[in-house]
Amino acid sequence: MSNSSEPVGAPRRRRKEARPSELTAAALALFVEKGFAATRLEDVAAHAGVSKGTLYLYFDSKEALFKAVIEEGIVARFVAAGEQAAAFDGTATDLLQHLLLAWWEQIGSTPLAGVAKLMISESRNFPEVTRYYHDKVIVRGRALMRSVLERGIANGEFRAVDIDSAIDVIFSPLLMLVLSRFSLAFCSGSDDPKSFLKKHIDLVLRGLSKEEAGR
Amino acid sequence: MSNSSEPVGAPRRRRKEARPSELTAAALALFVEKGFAATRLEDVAAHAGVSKGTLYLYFDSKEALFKAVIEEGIVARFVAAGEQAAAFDGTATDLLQHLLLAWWEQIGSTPLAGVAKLMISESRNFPEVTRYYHDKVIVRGRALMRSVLERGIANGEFRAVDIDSAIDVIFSPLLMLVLSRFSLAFCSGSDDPKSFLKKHIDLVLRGLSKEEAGR
Amino acid sequence: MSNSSEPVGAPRRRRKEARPSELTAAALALFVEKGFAATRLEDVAAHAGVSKGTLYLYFDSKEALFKAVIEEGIVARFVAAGEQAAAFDGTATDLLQHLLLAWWEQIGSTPLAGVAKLMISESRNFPEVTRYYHDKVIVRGRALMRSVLERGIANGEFRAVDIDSAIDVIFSPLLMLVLSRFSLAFCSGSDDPKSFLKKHIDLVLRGLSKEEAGR
Amino acid sequence: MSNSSEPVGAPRRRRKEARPSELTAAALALFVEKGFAATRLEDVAAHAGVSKGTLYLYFDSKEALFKAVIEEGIVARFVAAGEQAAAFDGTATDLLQHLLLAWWEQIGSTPLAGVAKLMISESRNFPEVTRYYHDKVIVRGRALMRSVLERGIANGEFRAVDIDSAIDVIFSPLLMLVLSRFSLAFCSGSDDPKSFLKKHIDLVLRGLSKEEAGR
DNA sequence: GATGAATGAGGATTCATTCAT
DNA sequence: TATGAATGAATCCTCATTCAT
Repeated sequence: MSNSSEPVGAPRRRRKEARPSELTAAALALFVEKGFAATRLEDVAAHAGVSKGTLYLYFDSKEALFKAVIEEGIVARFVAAGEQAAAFDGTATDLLQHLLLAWWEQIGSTPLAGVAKLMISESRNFPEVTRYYHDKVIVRGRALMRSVLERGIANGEFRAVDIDSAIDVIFSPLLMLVLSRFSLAFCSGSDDPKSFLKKHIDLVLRGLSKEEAGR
Repeated sequence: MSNSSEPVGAPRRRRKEARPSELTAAALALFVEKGFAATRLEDVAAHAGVSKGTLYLYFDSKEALFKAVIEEGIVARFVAAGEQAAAFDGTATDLLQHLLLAWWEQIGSTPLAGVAKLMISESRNFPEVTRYYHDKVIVRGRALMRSVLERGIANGEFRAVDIDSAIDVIFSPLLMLVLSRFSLAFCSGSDDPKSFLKKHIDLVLRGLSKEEAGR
Repeated sequence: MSNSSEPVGAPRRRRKEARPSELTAAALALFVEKGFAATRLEDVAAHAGVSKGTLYLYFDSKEALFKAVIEEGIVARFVAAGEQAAAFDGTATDLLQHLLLAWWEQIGSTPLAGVAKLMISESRNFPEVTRYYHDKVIVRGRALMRSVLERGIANGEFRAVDIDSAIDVIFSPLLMLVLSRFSLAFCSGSDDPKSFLKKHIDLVLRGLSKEEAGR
Repeated sequence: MSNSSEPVGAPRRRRKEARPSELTAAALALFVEKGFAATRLEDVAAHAGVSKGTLYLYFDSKEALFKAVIEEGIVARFVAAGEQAAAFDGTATDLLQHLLLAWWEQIGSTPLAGVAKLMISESRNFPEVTRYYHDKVIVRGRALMRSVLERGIANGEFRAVDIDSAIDVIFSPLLMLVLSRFSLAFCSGSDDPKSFLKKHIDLVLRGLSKEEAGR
């Protein structure tokens, strides 16, 4: 789980720059696995190869660590996705396909997808972080998808569907995939997530497509 | 945490009949709100209007209470739903519509829907309960829906769709609704769940329908 | 140190009424001995013959325990002293003598005298408690002594001395006695506190007396 | 806490000459303010403008720092006072007055007075340091005052009072002043310590004086 | 059955101390 | 010499669980 690109016997000292993300990565894994309350900081520390006290050099409290876990990487990644979409030259169809696949590559298939499950589990315990996540991830994610759909509708690629419903339909299987990975398998896609995703994309695009409406 | 020495479905050792469902109801509310680990039994007892010690007259441990919360009402309700479906006289279309609305009335809109969120949050901590939930709820629910779809396809109401994909498409918005109620609002349906649900039923039925394929 | 008026093998349960003062007594002894920060609550509990957790049934935190230690008995005792003084029939000379001896019997020679040393040590760490102690003990104590001196001056027993200075002179050896008992022996009275106190009373009364001023 | 393996007065093992008194000064301020146990070495270091580790270049442990704080300046200053007294030419009256004022100027009004409050608070935790302080400060201080009183009695300036009692009477208000500065104000002298002190000196000298016994 | 006082193992947090740089 | 990142023992506090009443 810990991607150790460093030599095994390397000294553990003097890591001040790299430490926080090592710690949040370890914390994410355990928070997703056990939940916030059931995760012991000692285990987080052990997971990251440091001692208990070291955590407190970087985070004031368990709760601060939780916040950092959520913030870590989320914003940056969404900014990147937004820029990609804005600069995209191809069709809306291609863009939609690209975005969902990119989400899978960069988030859905990585430990970062655990953030979604973590937020589902802990949202009630951290209202402030929940608002942050809602504003930075959900609202932005929906806005990004909205712009794609609007572009597609405007240039005649897509039918004039109800956009919010379409976003729901597009996003809900992604959530199902995440939950399959970190929780229960509600859906049938847990065996082969990638093909499940491609089938989903296919379905969505066919449903949106203006051509061959009769299928 | 999940050292479960006895099988979930095994007969409880004592006082099964007397076990007040007020206790499991209170526990469900708090487990869903705060998570299993972060819920204090003292709060559960207070919520149910009894003393801390009384809980132990009915449940051997916090974990046993958790299991009881999951079992409570779930099995009975699914049995009822299965019987209803088996005895249903009308069209598959009507049955599908009926089942989803019944789910909303009897589960989705009630505190019982919290069980789903609870299972999502705690599945990793209670593998055995998760298996139980998977077998009793997910597998049965999918089987029930499968029989409806197969019946509809057989009698020519529905197109010959891929059934597992159809079940995913049908169930995922239900999950979204639950998460909207007890966690984050990922979807746009949190404002008016019932109309969201009806719109969803409408969409599904139209998508399944053999007639007016060209829409 | 623990005045055990109960049978040794007596069950430790069901003591809810008596517990708090047992706990504050144990806490006082240790706080005075080691200071607030250096005292472990586990030791306090052991001193009182209970477990660590029991402390938290009666006091919310270590700091709450500290406050309770200071409040415990202080107010009641000062009220009693004030009433005694108000109802006193004899001369101011007798009353002054009586008050100082009563202080010694009821406070100075008992563990309660430790409260003064504790306040000296911890005043800076607990400004709020310090204000309370100042208002309830120091101000009231000085007011009580002031009334005695004023009475003595009014009826011609005492010379018209500067009252605040007289109070300082009267009280400072009491403080020295306390410090001798619980801290350093700055004064020569640590060997025989009672005779030290009597010599002091004698000195004070002779200094205040209007008669035989030339001595 | 007070496991002191080496005698206090023993020669420090290293760097005695280089040991910056800024460190002991900072430590004194914080020890007096918060107490020994509640003072963090990190704060001491920050107060002195050095890093935490630097403290350990000069002091082997927190306890060693405590000892150094007590030793620092105390001995030297008392030696000086003793020499001044021995070489003093004037009357005992003048000498007594001079000594008390000198104490105020060089100790009582400076941060060094905090040492007394610190010893009061921590004496029980550091028996060995307490003995050192007792021998070096209290015993010497009383001896110095004793010699002054004896000189005054011998040459007819003072009445033949009980010397130990007189020393108590002379020193106790000094203690009150210190406690007023660093702890609670038990006495009335906290507003204007210097005039309080002068009034005290006046009182003492008048009480000792052989002349005008009738006042 | 019901209560709630008591327990003590467990975990978050602090901070004196070390040591590589 | 000086630093400050790292450590882990120590301690406050919580809470599941027990049991005398």
